[in-house]
Amino acid sequence: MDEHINIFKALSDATRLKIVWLLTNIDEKICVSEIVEVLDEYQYNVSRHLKILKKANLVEEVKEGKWVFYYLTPIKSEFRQLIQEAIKTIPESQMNNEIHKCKLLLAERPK
Amino acid sequence: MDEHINIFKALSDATRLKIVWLLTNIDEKICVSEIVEVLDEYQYNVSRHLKILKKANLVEEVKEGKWVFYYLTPIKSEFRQLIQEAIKTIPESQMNNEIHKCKLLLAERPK
DNA sequence: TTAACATATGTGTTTTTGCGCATGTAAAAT
DNA sequence: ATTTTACATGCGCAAAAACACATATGTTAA
Repeated sequence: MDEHINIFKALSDATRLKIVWLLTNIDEKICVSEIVEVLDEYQYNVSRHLKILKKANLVEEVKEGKWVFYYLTPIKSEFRQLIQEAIKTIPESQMNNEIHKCKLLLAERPK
Repeated sequence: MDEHINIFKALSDATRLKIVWLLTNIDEKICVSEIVEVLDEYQYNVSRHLKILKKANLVEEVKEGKWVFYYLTPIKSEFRQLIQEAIKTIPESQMNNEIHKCKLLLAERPK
């Protein structure tokens, strides 16, 4: 049961829910500094929240040069699947323009 | 977004998740003292956890004589629907026999 | 090699959460 | 009328969580 509780706990914070929501809605890996910019949060807080999400097995990371990119852990359980779908139903309007800012940002990414 | 966070927060505690899980799996209203017996928790803790679940709009109550029966709030949103389904996937084996105890208890209920 | 950038983490502080105890209220039983 | 049963809640405390600040590590750029 603890796995499930850890997932719920991980999602019960605004910053973390926003991160997971972002990753669910854009279909790309994003790096820490991009999350920082989009969410307008301190870098150290974003890093810590990512650590909690990682511990809950919701995200994974891959290092590329000086960046660390985060992405949703591939779904293995029905539970995770349903949780992801639930998060996907949260409307963009409730996210304070985060996704819009994120799309602008991603568009500016050098190819 | 706060509604969603409140739901996740409500579900990120073992006692509360067990209560919701119980209500999801037995298809009946149950009163506080029954939850107390099944979960082997103090009455004041169960009451408090129920209050949190109520605040998150996950459960509702109906008073009958000296008993207060709790039941799952009828589902209105897709989000809630998916969360409920997710909870339903949590196997009984992870619930430390709670549902078994509960079924025995309910069977003993006078008609 | 030094500077700048990207990320992580140690430390102290404040806020939130959960618990135990005691107590309050209302209905039912005696 | 008093006691018992069922449930709720105020209070104080301890543990956990979130935050801000400073700093450490590694990587690329100058």
